[in-house]
Amino acid sequence: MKNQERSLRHESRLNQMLSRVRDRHFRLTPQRMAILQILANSEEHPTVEDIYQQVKTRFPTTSLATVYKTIALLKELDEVLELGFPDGSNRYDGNRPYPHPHAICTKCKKIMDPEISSVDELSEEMRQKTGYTISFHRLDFFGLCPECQDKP
Amino acid sequence: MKNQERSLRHESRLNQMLSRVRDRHFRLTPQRMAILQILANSEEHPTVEDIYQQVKTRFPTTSLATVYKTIALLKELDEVLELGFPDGSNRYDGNRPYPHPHAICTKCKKIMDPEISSVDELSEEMRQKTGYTISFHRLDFFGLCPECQDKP
DNA sequence: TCCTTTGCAGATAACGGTTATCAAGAAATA
DNA sequence: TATTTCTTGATAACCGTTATCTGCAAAGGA
Ligand SMILES: [Mn+2]
Ligand SMILES: [Mn+2]
Ligand SMILES: [Zn+2]
Ligand SMILES: [Zn+2]
Repeated sequence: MKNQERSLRHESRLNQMLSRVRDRHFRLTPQRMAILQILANSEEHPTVEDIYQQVKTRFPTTSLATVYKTIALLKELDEVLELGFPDGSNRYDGNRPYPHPHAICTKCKKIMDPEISSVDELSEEMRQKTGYTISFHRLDFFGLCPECQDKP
Repeated sequence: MKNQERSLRHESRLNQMLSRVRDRHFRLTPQRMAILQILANSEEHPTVEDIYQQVKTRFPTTSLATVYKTIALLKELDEVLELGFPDGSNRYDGNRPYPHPHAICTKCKKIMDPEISSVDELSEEMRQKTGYTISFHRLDFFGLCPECQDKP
């Protein structure tokens, strides 16, 4: 079943995050634990504000700064993928913390992970033709999601 | 000769920009002409500040706002490609005003246009697998350019 | 040519998500 | 328990972009 796979992946991701945090001897505060859980469990590429609102339901005194700092920590550990946008906003993927393509709805801002052919061949072609040493990439497809195509 | 090709393309691009501006009955002021020339002639994906500094050598009283407004005009006419970055900065390509891959040096910030296999097949695969109607994309490869690889 | 209308240039204030800063509190260490 | 280090929460600062406003200049009509 699809949902079960997902649950397993989420649990696995949380454990991975937790061990990385512990290995580096960072403290595992309740706020941090909550943020890690949210990132490990979400498939929606949440914004900082999304995460903030969710954390506050469990720990109402949590500061926005704590969310930013925990995300910075996870970035340092390579345990979250940050998708920065030109308007200054960010979206986060805690499930697949490595570069991968995204489909972005220009209307409702939903972001999904498509299962698509790898772009590693393009990366290799790039290296050969430009002489650059490619360390990472970013591939976004913009358009309308099925839901937004229906309601005009 | 490579440089000659480039000159021809630049001239062609400038003419294309000019006719679009005229067709829509926008006024062709000296400042606008200067900015169009800079964008048509540059291969370096200049920043707004780059353009501003160049324009000021010919028209010292030019305001930064005029540069922004002219770029906004060209975007409306689909005559310039804007590459927005998460830090809020932008780079512009007046030569190829349509989505195409870029190689970005993470050290010196140089951006180049690689001649690479098209990503249209990926776009099509995307459409089929996600149900999104893809209208444009963005593909960036990050790494070190040949020059920056040498000097550590 | 004069007058009216419209568009553009230049200057500057406002914007907003992120980052930096700092005091207070909590956890590790001895 | 005392001391050190880390973390939280609150808030100021950041900075390229965007919005706003005023004065000027180019079109267009009579
Ligand atoms: Mn993703
Ligand atoms: Mn380009
Ligand atoms: Zn949508
Ligand atoms: Zn370089």
